[in-house]
Amino acid sequence: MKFLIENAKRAQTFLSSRICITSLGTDINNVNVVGGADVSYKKDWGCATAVAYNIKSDSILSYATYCDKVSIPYIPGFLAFREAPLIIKALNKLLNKVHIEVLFINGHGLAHPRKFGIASHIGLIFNMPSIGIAKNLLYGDIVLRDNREAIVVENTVVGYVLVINSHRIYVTIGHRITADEAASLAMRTWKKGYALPEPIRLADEISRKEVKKSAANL
DNA sequence: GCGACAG
DNA sequence: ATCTTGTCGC
Repeated sequence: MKFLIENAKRAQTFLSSRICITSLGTDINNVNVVGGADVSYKKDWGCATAVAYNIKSDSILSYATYCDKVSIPYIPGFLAFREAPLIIKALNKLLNKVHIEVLFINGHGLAHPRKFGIASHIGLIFNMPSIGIAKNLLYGDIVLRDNREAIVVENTVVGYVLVINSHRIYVTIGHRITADEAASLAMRTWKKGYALPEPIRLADEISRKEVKKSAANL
């Protein structure tokens, strides 16, 4: 089936109504395992990596990868249609081994033209709490609130801009979590000196090595 | 038409 | 995202 922008837009608009901006339920301080997912490429060959990171022991519990040829190009606002197929496969392999309490996705959640970025997309598919972690803003306004830079979409705070020295990241609600919880978890797993929180940084690092390994098969 | 534009 | 070695800056 061919990828059509108009169909993708309708799907996103419809699915965004299923997103929950509810509290994680458990106290942020009791979260132990956070997942992280990212994709790296070589031309049209992509490798997705899903990692399970233990906050308390500051170590990777497990990880899984999945590589395949991608046919849909990167189009701002439709990243999920390109990357989700790979992430879903890698995530299923990971979940077959370990349990994760919340998932970080490289990209946005509700800071999206139709409030359905890849973090919301993946979170909804797995019915799991998810958070979008991005290095650049795609959509939304930055507003100062209580001395913090909030990301606002349709008069709703969907996330926050987090800063550590020269690094800036955009953290937004994916699914089943609040903006404050998302920001707290991202900050809690973000080590000084790195551009991204550990779960995402590790997924990025592993997928980059993986794409080089599988590059020999091309 | 012009500018913006996750990875 | 990716192409890419050494090099300038915090």
